[in-house]
Amino acid sequence: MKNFIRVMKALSDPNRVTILKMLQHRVMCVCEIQAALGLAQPTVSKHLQILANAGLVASEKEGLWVNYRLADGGRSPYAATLLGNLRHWLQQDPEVERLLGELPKIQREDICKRPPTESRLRSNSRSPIAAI
Amino acid sequence: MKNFIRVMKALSDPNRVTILKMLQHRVMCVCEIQAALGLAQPTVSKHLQILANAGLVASEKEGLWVNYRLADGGRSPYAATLLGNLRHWLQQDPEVERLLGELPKIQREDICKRPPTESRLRSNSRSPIAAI
DNA sequence: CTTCTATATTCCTATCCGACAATATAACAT
DNA sequence: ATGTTATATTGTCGGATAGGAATATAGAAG
Repeated sequence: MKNFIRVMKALSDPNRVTILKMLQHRVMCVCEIQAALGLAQPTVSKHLQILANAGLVASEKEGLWVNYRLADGGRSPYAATLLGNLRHWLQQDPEVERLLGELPKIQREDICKRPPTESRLRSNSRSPIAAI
Repeated sequence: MKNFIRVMKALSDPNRVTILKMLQHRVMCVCEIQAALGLAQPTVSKHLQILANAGLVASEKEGLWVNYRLADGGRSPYAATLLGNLRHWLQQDPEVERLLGELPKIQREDICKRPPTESRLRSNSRSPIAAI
């Protein structure tokens, strides 16, 4: 029961579900998800932790950033089934459609990697919505 | 998205999921569910309202009491699919198994209907001023 | 080493949720 | 009408949860 509730709770937040819908199309790092959702970075990290804890996403480190992808479902049959259902669910949702359309424009090279030549000492680049 | 989240939130509480597991076996009134779960009556009513709002259960009045049953799924495709999954899910859960075993012993005639000939003034905690 | 950057963790706050007591409503009985 | 019973609603309280600022950690680069 506890594992089932964990999966349901993880799926009870629109931002977390939107993350899963985006991960259906490609692997994303934290800063890309942050840019897509317009949330603070710690908030995104916490959402990803909840999704990982439910067996819905997995992650691998690649140098300085962490790639998140949909889990294969081996850890939780509930997660596996729901991830399958989510493949066709919410395809018509306006917000999801909008985000998926902008997904190609969201690339970690444009968001995270800032050239060290720029003077960004004062304005700590916590850009709310990185000009999509 | 909103409907999907409503269903997920409704399924995010162990007591509500347990109600659904019991309703897989038979129709139940509020006082029977209350006796099975050991919760206060208003708590059970609120849980049932949340389940009904998500399209997971439906109810019909039968005289003084209200019969709750699993919804047919016509109101929400998410609810329909999850109700189908819940048919085989959590069948091995200890608490669910225990409750299903005691389900035959829980009958509304033994729980709700109290003969008015019995003097239950002292034990009736519902109306404090009734005894005065 | 030091510096910088992407991510995680630690607070803290506002809001939500589950629990119950008290009360209100609905339906049946007398 | 009054009384009784099953359920719904309201009010309140403590614990959970989403959000962000500040800070800590990890890894890459100079």
